[in-house]
Amino acid sequence: MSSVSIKDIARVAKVSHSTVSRALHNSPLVRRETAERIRRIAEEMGYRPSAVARSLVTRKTKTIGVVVTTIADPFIAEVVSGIEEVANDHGYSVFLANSNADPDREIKVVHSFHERRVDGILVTASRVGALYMDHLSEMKVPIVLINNQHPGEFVHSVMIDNVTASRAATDHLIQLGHRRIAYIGDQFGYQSDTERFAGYRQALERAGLTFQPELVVHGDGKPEEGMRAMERLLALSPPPTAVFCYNDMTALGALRVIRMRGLHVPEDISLVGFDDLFIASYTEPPLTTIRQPKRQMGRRAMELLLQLLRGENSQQTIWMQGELIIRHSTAPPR
Amino acid sequence: MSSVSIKDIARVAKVSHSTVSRALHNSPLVRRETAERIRRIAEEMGYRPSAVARSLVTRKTKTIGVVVTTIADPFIAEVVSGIEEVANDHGYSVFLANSNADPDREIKVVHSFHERRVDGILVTASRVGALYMDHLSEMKVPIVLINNQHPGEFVHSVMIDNVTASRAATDHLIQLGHRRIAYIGDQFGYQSDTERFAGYRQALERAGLTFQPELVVHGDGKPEEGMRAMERLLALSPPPTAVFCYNDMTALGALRVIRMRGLHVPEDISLVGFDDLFIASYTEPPLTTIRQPKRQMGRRAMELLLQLLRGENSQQTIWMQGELIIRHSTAPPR
DNA sequence: TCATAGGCTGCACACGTTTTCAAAAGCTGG
DNA sequence: CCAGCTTTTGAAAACGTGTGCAGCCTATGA
Repeated sequence: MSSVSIKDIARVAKVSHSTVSRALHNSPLVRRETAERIRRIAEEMGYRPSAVARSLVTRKTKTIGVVVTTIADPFIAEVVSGIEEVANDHGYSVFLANSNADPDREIKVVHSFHERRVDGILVTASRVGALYMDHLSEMKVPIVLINNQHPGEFVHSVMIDNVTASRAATDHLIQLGHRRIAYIGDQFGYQSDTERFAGYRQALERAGLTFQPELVVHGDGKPEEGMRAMERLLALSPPPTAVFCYNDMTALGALRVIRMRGLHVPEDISLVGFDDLFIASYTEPPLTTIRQPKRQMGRRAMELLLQLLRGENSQQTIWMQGELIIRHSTAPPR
Repeated sequence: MSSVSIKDIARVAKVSHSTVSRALHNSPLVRRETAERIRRIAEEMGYRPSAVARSLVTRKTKTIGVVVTTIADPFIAEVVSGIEEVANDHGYSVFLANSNADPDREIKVVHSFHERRVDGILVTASRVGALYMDHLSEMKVPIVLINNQHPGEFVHSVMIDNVTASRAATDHLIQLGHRRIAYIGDQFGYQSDTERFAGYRQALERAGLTFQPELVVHGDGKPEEGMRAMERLLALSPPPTAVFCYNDMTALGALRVIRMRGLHVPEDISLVGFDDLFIASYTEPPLTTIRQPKRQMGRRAMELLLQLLRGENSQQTIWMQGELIIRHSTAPPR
């Protein structure tokens, strides 16, 4: 190891380690020349202060914990990228932990963050279990949730306005002239699914279209189930002329089975996604979707956390708006 | 804050804090009943040991630093996911930092890791600057590189065998009967590009095909430049009947312009990618590509690092093999 | 009953900082 | 030349944990 400490510097500079500490902090308490001399020596000796020793006395680690279901999810990765950006800009380092949506692991993660004495926590998991939540709040540290279920139970979070966005997506289809519009949801019971479904229904109602339960099927947010769901829709007679999908991944699956059936998007069926993942603009045809400001959401969440860390009490939840991105997977029905 | 310490427990248990420390470590030095009593009290008081205090005395933080260009890159995210998995299983927490390939930021990151006294470092950046490297090795901590340039200058790394894999990809095209096979590379000068190009040339040579410089163009590993590159290839007369792309992202761009020209994959042009990103199986047609065992590479890298942390000196670089995944973007030429 | 060994426990120091408090040194004005 | 003030420095405690060492207690055997 052999890392040099403040005392080592003190020894060669022939001052006390207190003076060294002050010199390195540009404290006005130490004579200018001495300070410069000390700083020079520190530089020469390749000194790097120990954050761990500092943390012990200041009781701040300048560290935050980020828990995600899996960083391999492109949506989450983008959010985390935004988080990390502003965290780093403010001198915070981020601990990353995957929970894999496994309750045991979630608890392990929270404990590890607790023991590491992180200053704050950011959570972007699709749902947080009640138990998990208890462990979280037990550690008296600011917590900010991103797109989480049951935000009300937590104090702070940044959320996408699912209802408005899905209404916009559905409206778009209605305005193109579609009347038989299906919805492929996420697993039943998930809050974001419920909200997106609500937006879909609202749009239908406002347009005077009667809601038809047969046009609503559920996937699990991944392409495979999106395929299954789409197959069920295509088995209907007549099949829908447009489909609004819970997310882009689901749309990807839907798109594939539509093509496998020899049908065309958007000529035979219009398709709308949600998220605007990178791939959405590279599908064939490029996918009309709702853009979530992913990186921005990460940034805002971290900024909110910073406010809390500064002791400022700020708004409870920040609402972000999705944006309808019209590409080429939607067109008027035949 | 009000977090309870070992001394608080000692007070209520009416023992010294040393005894508490030993009891919590299941040390045989403390009487069984006392130990149990202490552990019960600790439990009741909601005690969580402070990793920072412990680190200070043990001089180990059980922490590793992972530096990536950007976690938003799906390839990298998958690798990191593997890293985090085994790190967590072994009680290590991971600090994640994006360098954005910005030299200043790279240096900042390394300094921050140094100050945090991470036990080891994992780097998965496309290239590490020389300067950056100096800073890295300055801190006398085990470092493992993943798919990095100039691995020779570092001691330990895990690498994909680019040459063999690209040769396999190109062979596949040759065996289908293609004779006019193009290569769209990454930015010129990158080692991975050089290696993949080498594999391509080797395959050509072994098949007795003469190498034609006009069939080699460069992108930047992203779809946009892949499009430009493909346009240049389509301007050739005759254009190639098959294209091997540096990576899937590039292939994505190529695929798009091929379609925009009214041509079809694989009927008019065969296309091969590299990486096997998730999207590769959801393009139209699904993309033939070389699978890199991304998560596995992350796991192996972390395992290697763990060995080094245990003081075992192990092999210098671990070579991983890519796997040719044949989907539907390749077929015999017309 | 006493010496002794072995099982438990506490004392004290260390880790590398920050920070309070006291004291030394330097300066000013009379 | 000295009182009193300001500037600069050092000593010491604290943060929470781990651990070597000394010493206490108890049981055992003579």
